[in-house]
Parts: sequence; C-alpha cells; structure tokens
Amino acid sequence: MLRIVVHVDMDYFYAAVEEREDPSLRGRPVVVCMYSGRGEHGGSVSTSNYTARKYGIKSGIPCSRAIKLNPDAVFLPVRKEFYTEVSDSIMEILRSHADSDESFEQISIDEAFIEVTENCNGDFECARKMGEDIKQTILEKEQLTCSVGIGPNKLIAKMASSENKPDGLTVISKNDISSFLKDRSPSQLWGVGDVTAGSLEQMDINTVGQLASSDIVSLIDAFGKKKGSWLKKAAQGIDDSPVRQREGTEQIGRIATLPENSSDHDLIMPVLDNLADDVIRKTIERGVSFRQVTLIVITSDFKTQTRNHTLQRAVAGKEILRTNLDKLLTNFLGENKSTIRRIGVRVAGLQEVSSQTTLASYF
DNA sequence: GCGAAAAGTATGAT
DNA sequence: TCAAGCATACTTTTCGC
Repeated sequence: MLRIVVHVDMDYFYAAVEEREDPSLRGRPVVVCMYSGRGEHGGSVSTSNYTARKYGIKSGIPCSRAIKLNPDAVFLPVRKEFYTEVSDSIMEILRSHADSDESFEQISIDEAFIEVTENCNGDFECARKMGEDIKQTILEKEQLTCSVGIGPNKLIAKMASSENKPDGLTVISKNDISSFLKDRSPSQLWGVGDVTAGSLEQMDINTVGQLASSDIVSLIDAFGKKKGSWLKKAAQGIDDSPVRQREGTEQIGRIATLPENSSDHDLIMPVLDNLADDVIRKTIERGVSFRQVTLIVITSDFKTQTRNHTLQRAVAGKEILRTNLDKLLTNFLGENKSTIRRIGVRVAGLQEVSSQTTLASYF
C-alpha cells in the first residue's frame, strides 16, 4: 500500500500562543525574543507573527535589529514552559489520529509527523479529510491554527506543510512530486541549509530539478557518501525514513550568555552551576541518568567548541556533573587564550532509572 | 590494522 | 554590524585488542 504521511506545523507558534493569551495583540506585530541579558535589547528573535514578518522581523535576527525594523512592535520574552504545556495537548490530538502510537513522531515543540497509511487505507482523499479534521480540532480546543502537509513520505509531507502558510493544507500525491519539487531552490529541501545550498551553488546546481539529475558521483565527492546520496534521492522526492515514536530527546542541555566575556574560572563557574542545576532538574523530570557530560563553549569570536567526558557508568547526581564540568572548564581555560561569550552544559547517554535509584541518589 | 567508542564539529529550524 | 538556545547528524580521533 502507498504510504500516507501527514505533517502538522503550528503557525508562528510562540507568537500565536501569546496572541491567544492576549487578544489585544492581534493585528499588531508581535516578536517573541530570547534575551541574553547583555544590555536592554541583547538577544535574538525566536518567533514573530506574520504582521511582524512584513517588516522583515524573522527568527534568528538580533532583537536590536528587530526594534530598528519596527520600533512599534510588541516585544515579549519567551515562555518556553508554557508553550510546552500547550504543545503537549496539541500533540495528544495529533497522536490520536496516527495509525498507532508508534506512528506518531514529534520533531519539535510545534511540529509532528503522523503516519496514517492504515487509517486511511492508502486513500489521499481520506487523508485530506483527516487533515481538515485535525485543523478543526486544534482550532476548537486550543484556538490556534496550523498548516498541514500530506504526502507519500516525511520529506514531501514536511515540505507540503510549508506550501500554504498560515492555516494551509496541501496534499502532494506521488504523481505531483516532480512538478512540486523541480523548480524549487535546493535550500527549500528539508535538510538543506545555507551551507549545503552554498556548496551546491558553487557546483552550479540551483534547482531541485538540477540536483535530481546531477551526477551522484560528484555529489558524493562534494558531500560524502551519506549526504551525497541522500541529496540525490531527496531531490527526486524519495524518502524511506519511517515515522517513529521518540521517547523524548537523547540529550538534555542548557546554554546561556555570560554577563560579559570572560576567561575567569571563578566568574564562569557560578553560571555553569546554575545551568547544571537546570539540567539536573530536567533529568529528574525525565527520570534518567546520564553517562556523557559535555561542556559547550562559544568564544567571543562566536566559534563553538565542546569538551566532553564519558563516565564509567550512568549516574544521576548533581555533584558528579558539577565536578566534571569544573574539570572540563579548567582544562579548556588552561589550553585556550580566547575569552568566552556563552557557556553551556549537555548530558547524553541517557538511561531510565528506577524511582528507587533516583531516591537513593538524592537522600 | 580493525571496529567500536569517545570526542568534536557542522548543520538546521524556530 | 549584531549575533539565542536548543537538538541531531555527521566526521574525526582515540581506544582496546
């Protein structure tokens, strides 16, 4: 049977939630920011609503620039925990439409795939109705709009959902794939960012159609075996990756900007400590221990470096994390003269712990 | 000299 | 012309034999 995958993407999610909570914001440019604490306007734009986007205010740009683009916009700080709560109830709605729990895959706070091949018996019309039903349900229960993409695989579904935003629904069946893809720029392919697109441009490959008919050997030459062959397939709309349930993230991290650039251990360590607290709290909420500890350093020239340590066995303790971070930081400072702008903590190699073990390690 | 594990980097979407 | 905070996939290096 032909696969049918649905991708649901919430429209300008953070800003939409803020609009919902405060209807007086509707119609005004709304900008949700992550503030760094460096000066009044230090930080980046996380999400903006469509009114703000008309002024060029989009994700990733500095907040200070956003203010210049429209000084009258409404600037709000992110409320991640709150958005996560909203997200959780939306995800439950989506999950209920999937073939099974295994056929539901949340890929970010506001996006998910659901495989509906069986529920719709391979019928795209059925899938379209389901997409409309999903939109209706989310609107009724959460007063939020989303954009839905339906296709024969994740790649096409994901790209289809971007096609008619906001509040769109786009169905791309197998026969439509070629015309849907061929004139797009490669950067519109899901998985191709600025760097990859730039390399393709160097090779004079400027459309997905050109990419699809490119010589696979030269692609592999330029991008390596895995990515090279992936590019060729993706450009043809081929994607066999399954929709699979994820049991939460595989890493848990926190990162923050220092009050000022520094290479002073005694100034950096307290910040790191707070981040470590947050990370530990998240591991406790998840009920996991960790085996890898990573120190993330962004130097004043905005280069990212990491230092990692693998423990003999998975642990769950704050002190062990702290001690390891201290060592990693001391080593880093010992062998680097550059000053640090941002600092972060990440743990990985997560393992479920029994509640007994958790209790034992804390009391 | 090999496969696996660890360490580190590149990339991407919001 | 100022630059956030995540997570994942991929590549390179080191380890154990």
